[in-house]
Amino acid sequence: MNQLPAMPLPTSEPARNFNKIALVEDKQETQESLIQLLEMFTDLKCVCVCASGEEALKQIPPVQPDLVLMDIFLPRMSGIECTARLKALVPNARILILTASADQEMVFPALEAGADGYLLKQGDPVKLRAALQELLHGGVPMTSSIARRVADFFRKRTKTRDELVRLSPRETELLMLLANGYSNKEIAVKLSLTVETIHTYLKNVYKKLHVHSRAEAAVKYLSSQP
Amino acid sequence: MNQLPAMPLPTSEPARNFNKIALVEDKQETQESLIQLLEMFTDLKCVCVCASGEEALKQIPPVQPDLVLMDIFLPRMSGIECTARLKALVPNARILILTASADQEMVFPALEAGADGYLLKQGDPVKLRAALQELLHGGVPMTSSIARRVADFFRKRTKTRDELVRLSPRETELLMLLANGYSNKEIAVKLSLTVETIHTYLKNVYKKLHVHSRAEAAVKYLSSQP
DNA sequence: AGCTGTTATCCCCATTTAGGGATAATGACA
DNA sequence: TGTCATTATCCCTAAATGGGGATAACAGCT
Repeated sequence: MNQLPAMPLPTSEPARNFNKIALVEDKQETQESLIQLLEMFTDLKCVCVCASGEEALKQIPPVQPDLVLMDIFLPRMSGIECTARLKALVPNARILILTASADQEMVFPALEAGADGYLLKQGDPVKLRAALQELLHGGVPMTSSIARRVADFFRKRTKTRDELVRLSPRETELLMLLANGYSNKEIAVKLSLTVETIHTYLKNVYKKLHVHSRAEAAVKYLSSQP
Repeated sequence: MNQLPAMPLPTSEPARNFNKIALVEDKQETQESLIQLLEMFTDLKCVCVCASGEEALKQIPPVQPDLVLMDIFLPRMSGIECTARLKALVPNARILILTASADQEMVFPALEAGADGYLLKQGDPVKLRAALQELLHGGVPMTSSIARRVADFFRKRTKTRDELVRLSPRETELLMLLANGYSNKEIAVKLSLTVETIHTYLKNVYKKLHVHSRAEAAVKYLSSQP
C-alpha cells in the first residue's frame, strides 16, 4: 500500500521564492518571445522548454513545475492530449492553454482535459502576467470571448428544450430537476411544494412528453440538448 | 406570424451617450450602496430600481435598459427565474448576477437562465466597473472562483467515465438499456432474463455508481457519453 | 362572463423500484 | 485448491412511482 517511489528531489527545497514554469510551444518565434516575456517576471523561473508533446511528457514531470504554458497546436500530439497526460503525471501543475484565435472551438475539450485556463496568445504582457497570477491563486483565466462561449454552452440547452414540447415554466423546472436525478421528495423540498404536487406535475409532463417513467423523461430531456 | 406589439418607444432615441442600467435588489442597504457606486460612472444612468422579481418584470421592460444588475436571493421569485423571464422580455439587456459568496451553486442555473455574468458582490468599485465595461462589450465577467466551477463542470464528466469502467460487460449492457428509458420488465424481455435478475444487477450498478435511483444512474451514464 | 392555461393541493390504488438477503454455476488467477 | 468476479436465479419488505380523479385560485383572453 505504501510504495514511496524515490521522489525526484535532488536539491532540498524547503521554500522557493519563485514559481517554476514550463513552456510547450513548437513555433520557435513564439517560443522565444514567450521566454523573453517570462524573463521580465522575476518571481517566475522558466525551467523547461519543449517543442512537442512527447518531449513535454518526458521533460516536464521530473522538474515538477507550478505552471505550464501549453500551445494547443502541436505537431503530432495535440496540446489537449498532452494536457490530459501531463495532468496525470504532474497533478499540482496548473496548465494554461495558449491559442491562436482560430482554434477557439477546442475550449471544451481543453477544459475537460484538465486545463486550468484558456487564453488567446495575442502577446499582451500585462494580461499574461495577470493570468499567471490568477492561475497561481487558483483562478481560471479566460478571455471574455471564451467565457462567453462557455456561457453560451449552458444557454443553448434551455433554448432548444422548449422548442420540442410546450411545457410550462414550472413543469420545465421540475423536469430539469428530475433530469438531474432528484427524487420527487427531493424536488418537493427544493421547490417548497408537497410531494403530491410534484406528482401531479410529473403526470402532466409525462403526458406532454409521451413517456411513462421518469427515466424516459430524463432521457428525452437530456438528449434534447447537445 | 407577425404581431408587432406596439413597441414602447415614447421618446425618440437616435443616439445615447450613456447606457441605461437597472437594479434588482431587495436589501435596501446594498441597493443604496450600489446606486451610490453607479452614480460615479458618468456613462451609466440608473433608470430603474426594483426590490423584487415581480416588480422587475413590470418596471424593467418599458425602460429597456442595456444592463441589469440582479441579486440572486430575492423574496418570492428568485433572481434566476427573474433573469430567465426578463431575458424574454428584454432580450437586448445584459444581465449581471450579483451574489453573496454562499450561493455559488446557482452559477449554472444562472447561466442557463441567460445571465451574462456572475460576480460576487464584495463591493470592489474597480472590479464592478471593469465587469460592466466587459458586459457592454460582449464579454462574460466571472470571478475566477466561479470560472473554476465552470471548468470543474467539464472535468467531472471524465471522472464519471472512470466510474463506468468498473462495471462488468453485462452491467454496462443493462445500464445502457436503463439509460434508454426501458423499465426493468422491458430490459428483462430484451435480455431474456427474469425481472429479479435485472433487479440484482441494478442493485450492483447503483452501488458502483454511488446512486440510489434509475434516473440518477441514467443521468450519470448519459453525461459521461460524448 | 366563460374559457383556457398555470400553479397548487389532496385522495386512492396498482405497479415498480430500491435495498436487504441467500444461492449456485461458471471461469480466471494465484 | 481456494478465492474472486461474473452471470444468473429467487424471496421479502418498504418506499417510490405511475395513473386516475377532484378541487381551487388566478391570469389572460374573447
